[in-house]
Amino acid sequence: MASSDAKQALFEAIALMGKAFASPRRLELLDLLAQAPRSVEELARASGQSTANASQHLQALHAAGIVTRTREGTRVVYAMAGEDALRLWLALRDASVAHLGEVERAARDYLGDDVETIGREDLLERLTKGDVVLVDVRPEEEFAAGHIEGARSIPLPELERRLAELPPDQEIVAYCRGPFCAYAHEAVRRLKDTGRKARRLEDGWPEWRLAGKPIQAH
Amino acid sequence: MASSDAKQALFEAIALMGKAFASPRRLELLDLLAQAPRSVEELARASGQSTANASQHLQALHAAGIVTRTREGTRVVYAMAGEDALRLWLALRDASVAHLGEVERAARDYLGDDVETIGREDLLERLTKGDVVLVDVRPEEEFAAGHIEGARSIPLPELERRLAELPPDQEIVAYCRGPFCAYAHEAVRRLKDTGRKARRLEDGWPEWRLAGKPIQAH
DNA sequence: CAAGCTATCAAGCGTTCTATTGAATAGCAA
DNA sequence: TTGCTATTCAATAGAACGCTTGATAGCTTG
Repeated sequence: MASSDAKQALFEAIALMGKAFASPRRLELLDLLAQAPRSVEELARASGQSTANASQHLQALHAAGIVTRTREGTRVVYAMAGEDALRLWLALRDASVAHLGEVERAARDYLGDDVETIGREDLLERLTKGDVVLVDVRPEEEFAAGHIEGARSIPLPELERRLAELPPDQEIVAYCRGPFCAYAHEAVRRLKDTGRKARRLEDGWPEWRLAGKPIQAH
Repeated sequence: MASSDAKQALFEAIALMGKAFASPRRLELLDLLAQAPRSVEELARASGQSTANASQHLQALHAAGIVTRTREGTRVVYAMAGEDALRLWLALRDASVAHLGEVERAARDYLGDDVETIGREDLLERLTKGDVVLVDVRPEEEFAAGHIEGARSIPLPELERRLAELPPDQEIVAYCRGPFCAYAHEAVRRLKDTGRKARRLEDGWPEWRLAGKPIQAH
């Protein structure tokens, strides 16, 4: 029957998008792109895979319409295709956390002991009052591509060296890529070791941006 | 490095959920479950695949936490796991429509000429005013499992035979499983052939329910 | 236009996924 | 118990996928 063929085609087309989310390596690339656009080589290096392999995965993501590609001189820069794509990735991630115990177990193994958090609304309120210091502990390029308004950039590896920049008597809030990024956890632990009051934002930059909170772009 | 192993595990766990959405056959089952819970055999028949095959796919969906299973005597009834799962499925479907031209092409082939639509808000308003007749053209079991408040059930194959039930001078709105379900399109075309004023709801039952509009459940 | 990067292509190989088949199991009814 | 039905399990063959390797194409710079 012709109509059933057409219906099949419809589901096949939708499955193309599902397949895009079906490989861990691809998801890792996507997670990086949720922070900032990057070239193939940067992505390959950051995710520890070969350039050719990363290129293949990126093409798969591109074919599914999840990422865009732009030639910039000799490099090709990939980026999230838009808010829809970002929203979908976060929804998938959150759903898998909610439904699959393994995700939480893997996360706990990875993140270590949990640290105190602060929600988006609370943080925003305290930022406007000015009684909290907000630190972006992601790599500098990601900060440069966009960050929470009022944050200062101190990549995690530089934290100890630049402790003097942080007022010792004010509370510090650290944030990074998202709830499963270890940077903020680690930053808070180290800050507490120096006797400061510190918490981490409960999620990260992409969630903040999607929530429509004040940002500093580009 | 241990931390990178743990991070891999995290992405692998999330990819489990992605894989669940990576097969057309599975998506077809999911689409049916978005309307109403069903037994393995019913699902297999409705989607035109063997029972064993459907069972395998349903187990995969269950392992990903997208559907629930309940034993009912000799049968096993599967159902959507919750609003989260439904929301994720609809989000994936809509994203693939937005990003992949093929989906739209496949849809057009399947649905035929487009017919006039009415939005959720408009329909609700006119329903309360009482100047429109709402018809659910899905199979009867799906209507029985839940439907829009105030709708009457006339499955598409019975439409001609039961035309007398519909007032000839009032506008008729037909709805079915969703924007890619052909029933409502076809119903509107047939109603117009009889000289009536008819439109279709722009999407379907699951979208209505998720939007929190008035429903009649079970 | 040649050299040097970056990214993609093409082929190959091992692994995983899918659908089919036939056998096994669980609940129900006589 | 013995059938009967609905579902799952197990084994298998074929297709699709994922990663690697080496070659190719595009762009920039000297």
